[in-house]
Formats: sequence, structure tokens, C-alpha cells
Amino acid sequence: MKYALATLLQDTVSALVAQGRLPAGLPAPEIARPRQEGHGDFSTNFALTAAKAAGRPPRVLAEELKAALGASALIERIEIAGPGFLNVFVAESAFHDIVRTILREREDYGRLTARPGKILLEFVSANPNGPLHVGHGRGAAYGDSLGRLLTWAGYDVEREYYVNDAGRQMDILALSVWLRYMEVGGEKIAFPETGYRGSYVADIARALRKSVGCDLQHPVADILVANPDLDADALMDTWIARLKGTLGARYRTVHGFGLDAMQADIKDDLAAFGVRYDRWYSERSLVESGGVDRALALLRASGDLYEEGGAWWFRATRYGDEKDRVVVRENGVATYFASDIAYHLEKCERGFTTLIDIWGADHHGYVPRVKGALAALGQDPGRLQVLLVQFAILYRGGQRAQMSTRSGEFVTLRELRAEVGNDAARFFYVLRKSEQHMDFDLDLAKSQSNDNPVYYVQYAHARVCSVFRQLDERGLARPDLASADLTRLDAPEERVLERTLGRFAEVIEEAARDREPHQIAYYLRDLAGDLHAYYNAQAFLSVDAPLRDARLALIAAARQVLANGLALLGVSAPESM
RNA sequence: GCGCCCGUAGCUCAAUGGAUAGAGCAACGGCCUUCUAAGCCGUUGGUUGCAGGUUCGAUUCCUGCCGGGCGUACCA
Repeated sequence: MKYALATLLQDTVSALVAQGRLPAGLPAPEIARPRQEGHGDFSTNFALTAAKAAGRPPRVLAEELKAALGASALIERIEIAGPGFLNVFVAESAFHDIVRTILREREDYGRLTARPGKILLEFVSANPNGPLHVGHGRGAAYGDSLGRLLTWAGYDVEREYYVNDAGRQMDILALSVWLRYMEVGGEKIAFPETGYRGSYVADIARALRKSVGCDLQHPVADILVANPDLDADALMDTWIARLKGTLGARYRTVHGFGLDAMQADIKDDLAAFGVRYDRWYSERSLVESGGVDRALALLRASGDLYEEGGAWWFRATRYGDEKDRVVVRENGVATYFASDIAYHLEKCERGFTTLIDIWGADHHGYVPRVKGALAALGQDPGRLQVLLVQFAILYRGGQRAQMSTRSGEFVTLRELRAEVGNDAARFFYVLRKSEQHMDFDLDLAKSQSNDNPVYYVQYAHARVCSVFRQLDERGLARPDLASADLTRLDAPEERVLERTLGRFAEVIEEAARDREPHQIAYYLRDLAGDLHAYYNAQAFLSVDAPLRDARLALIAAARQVLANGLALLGVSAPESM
């Protein structure tokens, strides 16, 4: 609807220019939804923005434009208001057309026409060294909804999870699992501060013990050798090296056991949360296929690498980063950054025109170096769009809850889902725009989940379902909604509801453009509110048959849009509550 | 210190550079013998952190302060 009007306006202006009644080089006409109801369904400020270039006062220009827009089936009337706004009132028949279109297209209503370009959407990608916590949950809910949104907006989208199964963090998990394994075997150990101390590690260790018995047995004292000259991280590296040396090929068993257990847990958790992926991309496969070496070789060939202090550095400062970055450490081990360079190069080579990465805000300093690496590799860094999700700050009992994977003191996503429910959790997460810091009050979300706005929206859907159940119970015939006489709809609540329905396609378009699924959530709340108000003001069943059919057609359309919108957020649309 | 994000009603948050800054919760007052009261209607509540600048017009863009968060690794 907005698009049709924008086209009409553009054509009208072009025609005036062609006739010489307006000069060329005017600003592009724009059309907007006025905030104020009395200002029409759409308004344009073109007379204001173009007045100077056109050489006449805004109100005069507005009159000319109004006359030139002439008669369109879409437009009921045009008013000139304020300093020169053109307020357009859309014909009722146009809204009736939308209701009929919704009823015809059903669960596909709101899908926009396909557009060119392939998008790779990477999100969550949490290290498989512990269960997902509520911070990851925000990225999961946001990423999954964004994926659905982009798909609906006509993009070709693939969703990917980058599995960091090759790095140092996984070695630390392996060591942690092995230590717990020895503990299960009866050995008393002083568990290191720098290891993963969550109880899930012991669970994995017990399963490992059950699987391999005593095969991995070795005195812990031989591994956890103290060295006061080293800091905690360097010390951890020596322990990992000792464990690898001691266990030899069997190290892979421990490493793989921890990885597989965590990976399975994460996959299961996300699937239960309604989050879907097209691909789980293994960092290790990238290393083993030589992808990392190849990327580094390319950078070396282009003169973007140099050696200093025994380490290899990427000249990130050449590409706008504030300092150069290590890709191969002094001990010969590639950094996470090195494989990430290879990964992003590989994404480009797979033919994606747009790469969207969703990262936690704590990684924001990482953006310039990745874009820099792409530029160094001859790729357009503009293809990479990094969306940063701010932290969800947890409050429990009015106090901030601690979040630390190492210590194991965190609220897991699984706990949140169990206590709040998937629907409430997903809606709650996506109700804030991603760059907004978010206060997540666990007590409120858990104990007073009735306050969660998700129920408000779901209830609106269930209410319509209930009306149709009543229709059957009263023995009234199910009408042919498509042929209902919608001109019977003239109550104020009906006009409001029809107008809100007419916004759905625009909301999808704009939410996808801005990567802001929260716009969908707010729209749904508006739509639910309009429906609830309508429900309380008008009777649907106890009216004459033609009016009843018209009203049923309208609320059926509203129910459909509610369901489609909730689907975009991964939230269910219950038929009763 | 430098970089990024944020600052809007008592609280949690919205608002493509537009007209009188909006919701929810909280507070107060109404509405169930009628399709689900997880609802509706109404009232109260604001110097959009502060000060400048750009603009016909600024919560929005720019600059400088103030306050909070996060970065600033040969961790990820």
C-alpha cells in the first residue's frame, strides 16, 4: 500500500518535471505514516523539502501537487495541513482488498517478492565448552528471528553455526574433563582456577569413565606441574602440552568426548528453543583441510604478514585497525583470529553476497581486524555486516547475577526455558532492540510470567479461535469469508484494525532492512491491542448475517496476521489459553 | 587515556529528521446474567542526562561535557 502510493507520488512529480512545471533536481519525494490519526493514512513532506528548489512557498506547491495527483482508486481524499504537509486518506476499498488478500494467501501473507543476493547469517557460535547460558539465548532468539524475517522479506538466507572445535578453549575443556575423570577414579586433586569448574564437566567425566574405563589413567601430579615463573595462562598451556604428550593418541578421545557431549547439548538446546541452522561449520575441518594455512599464505604473499618476537602478525593497521594482530603465536599455534580469517574468506568464496555475523557486544573490537583481513584478501569488507548484541544483564532477587563460564556460575538457557517457557523467553528477548542494554529480571520473568506481553498477543489469537468455536456451538453456518461484504464494516474499531493489518507488509520490509525483529514484536502488540478493543466494543455473532460474515472475515484476517507475525518470532499461536 | 554501545514517565522499553514524544508495568477510577476479564475504557505521570551547533523542523544528525556498560591479549 505504501509502495503503491510512493510510486504514484514519484510518477506525479516526474510528470510535473517533464511538463516543465517543476525544475529538475528536486529532492526525492518521501511518504510516511503520520503519528497523528487526523493526519491521514500517509503524508508527504515533499512540498516542504522541495519548496526552495521549486521557487515557491510550500503551501502553493502543495496545492499544485494535490491537483496533479488527481484521481486514484487508492485515494479517498487529500488534505493540505500545517506548513505544507500533504495528508492522504486511503479509500476504504483498499483496506478491504487487504483483508481479502490475507484470507487468500493465509500463512504466506506477508512474504515479499524474492530479491537478489544470498545472505549467510552466522549466529550464536558459542564455544562448545559449556552449556548455553541466557546471554547466548539473546543471540539465538535474535538471530533466528532475523533469519526468518530476512527470508520473508525475500532474501535467500542460510543460517550457520561456527563450531570452535579446534582452539585452546577446547584444550582447556579436555584438560578439565580429564581432571574430573581422574577425580571420579578416586584421585584427590586441587582443581585449577583456570579450568572449567561447572558441574557439567564432571557429568562428562563420569560418562567418559563409563565409556573407556581406566584407559586414560595417569598421575595428575605429572600433569599439573607448578611453575612460579609462568602466569596462569602460560601455565595452563604447559599442562595441556603435558597431557597431550602423556596421552598421545588417546588425547583425542578426551578432547572428542568433551566436544561431542557439549555439541550435542547445544544442538539439542537450540532445537528445543525453535532455533534452526542449515549448517554446523567446524573450525577443525577448516584447519585440517588446510584452509587456515592457505589464508595465511595468501596474506604472506600480499605482504600483509610479518614476523616479530617469534610470532606472525597481520598488518591490520594498514586497513584501519588500531594495531597489528597476531595470527600465529610464538609457540607456533594459530590464534582464533587466524581461523576466523580463513572462515570469512571461505564464506565469500562460497558465493554469498552478504555476510551477517551476530556477535556479543564484547567482541566489537574484533570487527576492524576481520574486515581488514577481508580487504587484504581482495574481498569487499562492506559485504560483512556485524550486528552486535548487547549483554543481557541478569538480575536475581534485585541483584546482578554473576556470569562466568569458567566458574560454572550462570543461568543456563535450558533453565530459563524450563522456568519461563520458550514462547515467553523468545518474545522477551526480542522485545528489546539488539543494541539496547537489556535488564533481564529473572524473578519477574519466572514468577510473574503472566505479565509477559507474549500472552497478550497469544490471547488475541486464541480469542478469535474461540469466536469461531462459538460459531459452531451455536449451530451457525461457517460463512464463505472470501465473499463477505466488507462494506458493512464501518465501526471505528474496524477502521483501526484494518489500518493496522495494512501495515504488516511495511513492518516486515522495514524490520528486515534495519535488522530489527523487535519491530515485529511491537507491531504484534499493536495489532493484538486493536483486536482486544474491537472484541470488547462489538459483538461478532449476535448481529445480522451479512454483518456477522464481514466481521468474521476481518477477525479471521487479524488472526492470520497474528499467527504469521508470531511465527516470525518463533512463538506459537495457541488456539486456546 | 582511546574506541564502541547506551542515557526518554517511578520501573522496563518504543518512536524511517516531521505536526501534540508513545506503550507495558506500577498508582487511581470504572466495565463480566452476553463471543475467554491473561481483556477493555478512563485518569495521573516528561526540561528526551547537560550545553552548544546544523535544519523550515532534532529524541533522531554533529561537537563538547556528565553518567553507566563493554572492549582496549601471542584468550575466544
